[in-house]
Amino acid sequence: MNTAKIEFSECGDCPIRHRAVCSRCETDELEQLNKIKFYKSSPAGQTIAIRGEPLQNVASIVAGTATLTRSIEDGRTQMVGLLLPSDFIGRPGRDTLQYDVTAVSDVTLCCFQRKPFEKLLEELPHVRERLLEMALDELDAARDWMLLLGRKTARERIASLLTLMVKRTIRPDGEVMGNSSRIELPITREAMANYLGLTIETVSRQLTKLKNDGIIGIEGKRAITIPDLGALLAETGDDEDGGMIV
Amino acid sequence: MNTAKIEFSECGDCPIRHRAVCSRCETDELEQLNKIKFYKSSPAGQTIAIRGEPLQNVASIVAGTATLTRSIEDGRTQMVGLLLPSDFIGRPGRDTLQYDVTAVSDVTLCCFQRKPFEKLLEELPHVRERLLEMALDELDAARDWMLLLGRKTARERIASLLTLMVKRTIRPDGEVMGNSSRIELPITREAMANYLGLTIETVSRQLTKLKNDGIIGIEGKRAITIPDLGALLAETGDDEDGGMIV
DNA sequence: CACTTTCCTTGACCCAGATCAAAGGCACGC
DNA sequence: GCGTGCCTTTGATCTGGGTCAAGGAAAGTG
Repeated sequence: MNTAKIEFSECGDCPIRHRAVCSRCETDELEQLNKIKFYKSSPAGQTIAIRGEPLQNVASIVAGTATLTRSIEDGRTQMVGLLLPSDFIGRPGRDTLQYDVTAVSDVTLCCFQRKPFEKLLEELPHVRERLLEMALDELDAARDWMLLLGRKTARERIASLLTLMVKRTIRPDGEVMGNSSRIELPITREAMANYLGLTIETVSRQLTKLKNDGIIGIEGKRAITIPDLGALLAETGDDEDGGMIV
Repeated sequence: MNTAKIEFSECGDCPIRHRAVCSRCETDELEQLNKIKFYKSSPAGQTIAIRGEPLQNVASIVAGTATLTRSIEDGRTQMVGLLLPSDFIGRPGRDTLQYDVTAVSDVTLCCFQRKPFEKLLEELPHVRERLLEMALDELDAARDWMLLLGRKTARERIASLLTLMVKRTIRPDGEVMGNSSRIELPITREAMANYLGLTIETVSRQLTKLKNDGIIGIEGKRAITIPDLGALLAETGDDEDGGMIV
């Protein structure tokens, strides 16, 4: 499981070149970023940043999955964001993060020292622009999740999460063929529970129920097959039926 | 109840001059915005924008309170944001909103036509900068709320909301004196329930319990007194005890 | 190969908060 | 003063999902 192996070093070859903060950059801006970037890896399970602690670097996720979590002393934990390749860690103008960042799978980061990056930012309008766009997208996603956490049933939450996973086709090995698909869950039941505001027992039970109802198939611990995406969508509680039914 | 009355028209006199998107603007940038701005009022209860419908204008809230809500067809509704004076409605680069915006009290808006605003934005670095900062702040707030919705008990949710209200001192008539304070709730029980992911019955019951426990006092339907802010804070479930205890 | 360890599933039971139902203010118009 | 509505409170009951507890399966380890 060495997805975090770096097989490139030039921005031109970068797998997130067209989606990350640098996506709008022309060659000259890219060159400026390139000068101060450096790669860093974190093995699965490792803490990348701790809430409240001064943050030396900001970074884009190049490969792997990380989570943003917020928790209370008594152990209750809520995941507040799922970071996938191209997502950005850190915010300009503030030296601490409000959440803990943890690598779920092996993660490769494209890092910039925070101070130089902030300084450079003033000369890179396209990065600022993209940063705003990404922040607003994350805001929309966070708000969608608020509806899920506040109002959806356990079954709807699970269905929503699976739908999200399919949409993002979270791992390159998740294939979509016609109306059915297969996804590899990049996270444990515990992470799912923390994301959905449930317990792992409830997650497990609801997955089993969905399986018994023929909505999904379960292969081993991490793989899910979805014979009929429409049927899964109907379980999410969402009304949009948004155009993803191929 | 005519808080929405406009008694000014010059940016210099504007009550949100130093907090809204325009806060960083110097006189010349301000002048450019001033040329295309116009005021608009919405009476309490009125819908300001509907999810998915093309948005003509973007706007800053000058006075009053509005809510952002997301809902499912069967009636379940989740508030995903509370808009107070200086908050911004709309996002550059997209012509629809993902949520419904509703005036809770009478609201005064400082509007800009979307297209001209977006165009002007390119020449106003300070507005872009402030917009990013505000978006990131909202993102932090949304994520805090996710922890509340996913993991907090009803009592903790109520205490958290009241704490938030005190912090924002939502109405100018909310006074903070020493360690105690009094707030006027700008929203109905139903809105509170929608914000907290609860039912109005639970909201009502928990308020009564907090009153019986001496944590708060209830004056009529909309006013709450808090004899000891520390005691209320202790009920929120948060551990930060952040420096607001004067 | 037995022996952990980690993750997941399943069962039995319980409780916080939802639901259903009724009634108590309070403000309004007539 | 007397409805008529709206918002809120309170009570009784129900239930979805939490909690507690016991295995099971897969992978690593010595």
